[in-house]
Amino acid sequence: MAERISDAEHAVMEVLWEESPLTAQDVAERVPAERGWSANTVKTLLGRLLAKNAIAHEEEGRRYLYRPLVEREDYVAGESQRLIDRLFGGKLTPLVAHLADRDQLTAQDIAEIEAILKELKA
Amino acid sequence: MAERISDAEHAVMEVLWEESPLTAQDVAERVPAERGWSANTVKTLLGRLLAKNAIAHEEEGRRYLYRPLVEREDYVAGESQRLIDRLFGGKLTPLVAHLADRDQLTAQDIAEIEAILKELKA
DNA sequence: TCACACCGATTACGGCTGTAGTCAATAGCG
DNA sequence: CGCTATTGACTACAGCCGTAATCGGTGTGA
Repeated sequence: MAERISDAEHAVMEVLWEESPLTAQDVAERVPAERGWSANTVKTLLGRLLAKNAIAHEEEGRRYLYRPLVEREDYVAGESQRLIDRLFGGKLTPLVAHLADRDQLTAQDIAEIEAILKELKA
Repeated sequence: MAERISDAEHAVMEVLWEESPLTAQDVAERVPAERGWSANTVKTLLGRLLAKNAIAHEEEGRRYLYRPLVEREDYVAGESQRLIDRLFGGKLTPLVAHLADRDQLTAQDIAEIEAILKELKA
């Protein structure tokens, strides 16, 4: 069962979710430049993700092609749930209330969320 | 600036947010039993939180009384933002949409959120 | 007064993380 | 055919984390 994916590993996953399969070099090239990683660093992360069964690789000539095994959907769901459980007693409402308090919702956010909710009730 | 609070440290913070000031022993007693921590572990965590300036202590005779410096509100806001930035491009709407997709909103959740939003627009 | 209990401080230690260097095999270049 | 560039595997290493034992000071009940 997929172990926890660390922050740096997550950046690699994002690349593979965006496009796959890719070689290690491709991944290194696509990782956001802000990270400033060496190619070796990316390879290490790929290795760790393999060990965690979050990705798989297949041989392609003398290199490997990497592809995700974990779906982004699932990862995102897990992380969201973790946060909500940890900070909001498992309920989404307090999170929305919290953001509302903080004035972090624009009029458009509100409209969009209302639209989503309306859709749900339909 | 408050450094990052780890998961175990967070459990200690929750206790202090609930009630403070408390002695180390009080904290140890109130930490959720599931953690199964020894009193020493709690003291270590208190020490680390002190080093991170997340809490303060004042002498009270032989011992210290600990109180939070970081507000729960602020911590929660920071963690929420981190998640939303990392996974949802900084916007809340996709998070709500995501949870909606996963059928994780009850009718009551929807009603509550709508009420909050209505309040906001008022 | 004296062994003890209790407290905070210090030290421990294995595992995970971030970041990368080195090694061994090999596929081409010249 | 030998040298070099590439590629994955292995190794490194400091810092944080979870979890705790131990040390040193001291007020206290016997």
